[in-house]
Amino acid sequence: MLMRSKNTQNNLPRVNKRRLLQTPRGMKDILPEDFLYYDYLLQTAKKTLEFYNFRRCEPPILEKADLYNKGIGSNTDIVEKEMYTLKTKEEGEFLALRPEYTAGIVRAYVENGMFNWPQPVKLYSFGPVFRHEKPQAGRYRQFYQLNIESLGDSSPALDAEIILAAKVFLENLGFNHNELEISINSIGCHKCRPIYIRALTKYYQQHLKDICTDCKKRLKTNPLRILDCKNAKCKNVKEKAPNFLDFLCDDCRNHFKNVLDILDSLGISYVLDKTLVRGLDYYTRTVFEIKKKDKAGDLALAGGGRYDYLVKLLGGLDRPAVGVAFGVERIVDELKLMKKKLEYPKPKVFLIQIGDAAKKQAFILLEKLRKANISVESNLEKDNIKSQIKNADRVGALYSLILGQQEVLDGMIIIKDMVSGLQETIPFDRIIDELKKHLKETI
RNA sequence: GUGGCUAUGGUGUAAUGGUUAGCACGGCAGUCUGUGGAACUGUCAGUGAGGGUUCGAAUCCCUCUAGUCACCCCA
Repeated sequence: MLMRSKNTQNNLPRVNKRRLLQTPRGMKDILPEDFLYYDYLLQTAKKTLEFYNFRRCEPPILEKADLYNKGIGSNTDIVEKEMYTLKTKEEGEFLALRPEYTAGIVRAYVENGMFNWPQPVKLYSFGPVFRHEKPQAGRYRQFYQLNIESLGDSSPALDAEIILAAKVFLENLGFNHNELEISINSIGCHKCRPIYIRALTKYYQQHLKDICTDCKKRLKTNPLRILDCKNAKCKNVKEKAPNFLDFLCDDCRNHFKNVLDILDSLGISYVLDKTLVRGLDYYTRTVFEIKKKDKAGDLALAGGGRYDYLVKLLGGLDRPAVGVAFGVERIVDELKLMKKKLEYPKPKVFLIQIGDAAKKQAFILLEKLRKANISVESNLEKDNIKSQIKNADRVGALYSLILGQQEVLDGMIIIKDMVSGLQETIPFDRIIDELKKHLKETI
């Protein structure tokens, strides 16, 4: 006899099973209920962005690791610490799970000769990206991004268009325009940025004793990032730090001014944020974030900017570009908090069968109904009427069809109104007409 | 990567270091081979994993795992 006690030596399989039946850290299942939100987001993106003439383009999840090393910058955290790289069976081949979309999109732009298409090339993407970070709420190692890019043109109009499209998309999802805040800044170009960084570094070196250890580190590795330090200790120093806007070259200043002018004329409000810099090396000129304002602290829903050197850096022609990425999980969480109700469609009709003869007919009838575009569900594995009718109730069917021994013999079928409980017996071959009639009445 | 907090069936929870880990929801089945939302009965399923202290551990200690919060970073 088998002992149920935990003390039997037979507990090895149980242990292995536990380990096996667990997602890797930071990974999660998207359950049917959650997928409604992902789907809603993608549908809304499709509707909004295609109306603005963006076209969907999906690069592969795996790319050569060097694409990101070069594109994002090999000394960024994303590449240095967070990228999933893997060696394949091919000698010397290193691939990476994409940590973001832009590098892959730029590769696709060059590889497919999109620089010969009418410029700009406007693309959007939706899918999972991977970063090996310590997970937190709304922050996973596999997470989804919605990505929008406009490649091949340096006009400030395109910066503005990306920001506009991003904002309209969020509003179409259900965000209220006055709870969204756009912060914007310019981080210059190859000409003016080095000058600014020199000024910034010099300034901070004079205040070394007043800044946190992280900032001391940043001063060496990535001075720009010093500006978004949240440590209270650095607050004073930071406030008096030189402002990038005073160091922009004429071209960059004009470009930035133009972007802001267009936003103004569109009536899009924004906040100039001189501390806004971004963590990826490829950004130039305009950088921005779209946040949801919250008493407890703002939540960045999207971030983006211009990257005028990336195409060339990766070996293409000298083509400027601008783009934005949305954090899908964060948006999904917000939609849930906003009590946005989403549901799968319910079957209108439930077919109940009792007995072998009825079961045989039931298969045929189900497909007949579906071909007539009537959504129908059934429990062909069950035999008694009670549990089937219970199920009909649970799935929310408006009508049940009851097909038993007697009905099969008589060539009849019972149609039951699940709300009123009323039922009538009708000839079997009139089902579709009768159902359509009834369903029409309920709509 | 650094630090804090947490961990009991699928879900929500109970158990001064001391019986067989209790309850609710849920799933399945039955009461009930011809009628649902109810009731009752049965049943499924748990101390995250490993080690230690102890006569005895869900409870105390250590390690790991996972979650969560802050930092780092970022969407």
